[in-house]
Amino acid sequence: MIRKEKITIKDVANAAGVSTQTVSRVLNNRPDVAAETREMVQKVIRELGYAPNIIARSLSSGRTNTIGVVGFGLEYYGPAKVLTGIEKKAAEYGYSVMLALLDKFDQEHIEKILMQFVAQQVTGIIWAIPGFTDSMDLVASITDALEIPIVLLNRPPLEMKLVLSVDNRAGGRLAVQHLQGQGYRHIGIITGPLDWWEAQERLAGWRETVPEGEDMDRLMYEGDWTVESGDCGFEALYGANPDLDAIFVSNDQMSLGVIQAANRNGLSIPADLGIVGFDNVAESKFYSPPLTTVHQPARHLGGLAVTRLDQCIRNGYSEDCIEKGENVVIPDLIVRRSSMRTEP
Amino acid sequence: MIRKEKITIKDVANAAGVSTQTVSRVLNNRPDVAAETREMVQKVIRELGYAPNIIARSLSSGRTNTIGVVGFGLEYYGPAKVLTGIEKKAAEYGYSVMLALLDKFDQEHIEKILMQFVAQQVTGIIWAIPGFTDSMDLVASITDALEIPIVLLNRPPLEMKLVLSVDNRAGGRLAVQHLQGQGYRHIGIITGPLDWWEAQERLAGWRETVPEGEDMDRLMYEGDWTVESGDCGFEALYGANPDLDAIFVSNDQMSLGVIQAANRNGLSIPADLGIVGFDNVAESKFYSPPLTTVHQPARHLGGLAVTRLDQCIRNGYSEDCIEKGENVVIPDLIVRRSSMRTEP
DNA sequence: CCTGACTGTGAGATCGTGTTCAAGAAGCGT
DNA sequence: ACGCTTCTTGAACACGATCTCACAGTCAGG
Repeated sequence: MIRKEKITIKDVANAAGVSTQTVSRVLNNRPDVAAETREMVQKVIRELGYAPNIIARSLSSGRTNTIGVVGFGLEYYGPAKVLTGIEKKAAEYGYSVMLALLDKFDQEHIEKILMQFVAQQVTGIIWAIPGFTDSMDLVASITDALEIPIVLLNRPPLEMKLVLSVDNRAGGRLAVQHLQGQGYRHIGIITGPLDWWEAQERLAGWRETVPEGEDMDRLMYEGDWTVESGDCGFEALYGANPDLDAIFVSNDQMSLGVIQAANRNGLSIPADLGIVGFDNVAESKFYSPPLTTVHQPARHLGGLAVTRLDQCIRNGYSEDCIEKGENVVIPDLIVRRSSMRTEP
Repeated sequence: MIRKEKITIKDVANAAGVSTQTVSRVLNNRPDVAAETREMVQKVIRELGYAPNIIARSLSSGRTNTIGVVGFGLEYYGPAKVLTGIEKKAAEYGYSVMLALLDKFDQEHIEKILMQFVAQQVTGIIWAIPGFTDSMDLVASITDALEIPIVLLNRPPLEMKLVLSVDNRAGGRLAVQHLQGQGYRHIGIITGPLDWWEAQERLAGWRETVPEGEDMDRLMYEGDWTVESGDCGFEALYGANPDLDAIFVSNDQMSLGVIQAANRNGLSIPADLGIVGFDNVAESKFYSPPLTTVHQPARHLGGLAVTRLDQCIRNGYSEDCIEKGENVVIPDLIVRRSSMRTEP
């Protein structure tokens, strides 16, 4: 039952006939309280419906047990899953989550949001923003001055900072290798916006895997994650490469666009065109044909961010703690019909 | 620049040669400080890189300017947009957002999460959880004992509580009326899980609009929001109703399943089958054919929740304040090819 | 019986800020 | 010069917890 009156530790102490310190000890499960006293105090606490004031506790103890999360728009599938993973794991560890969304990446906005977290005395920060290449140095320099433990997600490594990421490059390799294994020979790519680090890495995975002789520039189209740009991308690539027989598309939404466009052009999937997407959104299983795609363990990444952050909070944010532990998450390939040229 | 040392108001006072109270006055923009003194103190604040400790401020003033948001899984499109709207508007109003996700709806879990917010002294709470019919009374009774202003989203009205919702029923009517206007005569429905209030309301909108004589039970299929259940739903409805010529599908994901299944069965959309979805997810524009769908202003709903909550915080959480203002958000229809039987 | 260690408890300081109230300074009219 | 506001400032306390330290009481060993 939640009561209406504001009850303080002092009220509990009075009612129980002990001092506030004893109540405090009971609340914090300190060993140095007689079992008898402890039970009696606990009984009074229940009867009064007392809940300790966390603000006061934080001020006094100097720890807020709060994690500040800087997130990007949640309409995107990946970030939303990451955040879910963060919240779940944080709750498990007893942290509260303060959420701030950021959509402009100039010095002013970034500092404002971080200063806010600092002022709120958060115990740690998770920077869950896609790595935009043009803001990367800025983020590095601003977070550098921060004394609070911070985890940055999905960006290139940073000296003396804890950075976790999905191995997008490995994901790209997986996709292309799979297409090659299915007998596709001329494999194009539709990338995400190349000012996203993740898009660059997926592209790099493709580059590392397609044969040397290919004219890579002609096999490549830069999209913007939207279905529409997948559609345009297909038209562009197919127009420039008559012998194109497969595309690695850097996310599932754009893959949907490619499927539409391929159908419109009378190409049959997977016979004439193989497609591999990226993300494994729930719908991709139901595209026609169902989409082969690289699954990002985004939720796991979020949980891992909290776990690693917690380690650093407990053991000190030292080089040692940063190095030690799992910092890269490997994606895996979900094979479906859109790339199955050869029957198994 | 963010500094490493913990600088308090006392340090600023010493450096500026004034008392802490004066600094406090400057920080809070009180009028009773000499312009000269004010500027001098502000200069010192900038030089030291001082940021006030919000925890201490909250304890002292009794106001945290923090909103607690209870959310549901963010992988769903609607909730994620609502949360985005909440965060944006909250930032605008100067509130911080504490996020807690809830996935079990028994007394224990609900109370735990609300008690946590109470303990954290949040200024207001937003209950952004879909209205599950079986937990509705429980939520009502638990929140009833709360002295903190609270806004509940997307559930039936509740006495003495601020409840905001999308008018799902009107959305359902919109969808069916549009199909009728296009000449469709036998309009089925695939609902969401009927323990969701929103699903019930969309169904009610359909019920109110289809002609009296129809055998409603045969024209209705209960899905679970997934693409898969849309597919199954089509098969079930089409099997039972040979003269079915349109379906109102209660979300866009299930609509995708319907489109797949209809294609598989050799039906052409919109000639043989009209489809209207619900949500207007980004992809729906690129389904084949593009999907007519009911757009939920979810983001606006989130923003509105903050606005109304803020009103109640300022003016007291009274009946008066609850009644006065916009409490229902009207969805609108986005017409695309999947329901355009007649060329305009 | 004394000493030292240990246990359970409370008084008081402390965290960093806001708030109240009184006092000093300055300006004004007589 | 005097009394009266008005403006500016600071001392002391409050917020609700934790933390340090000291104080009684108990017990074992000499």
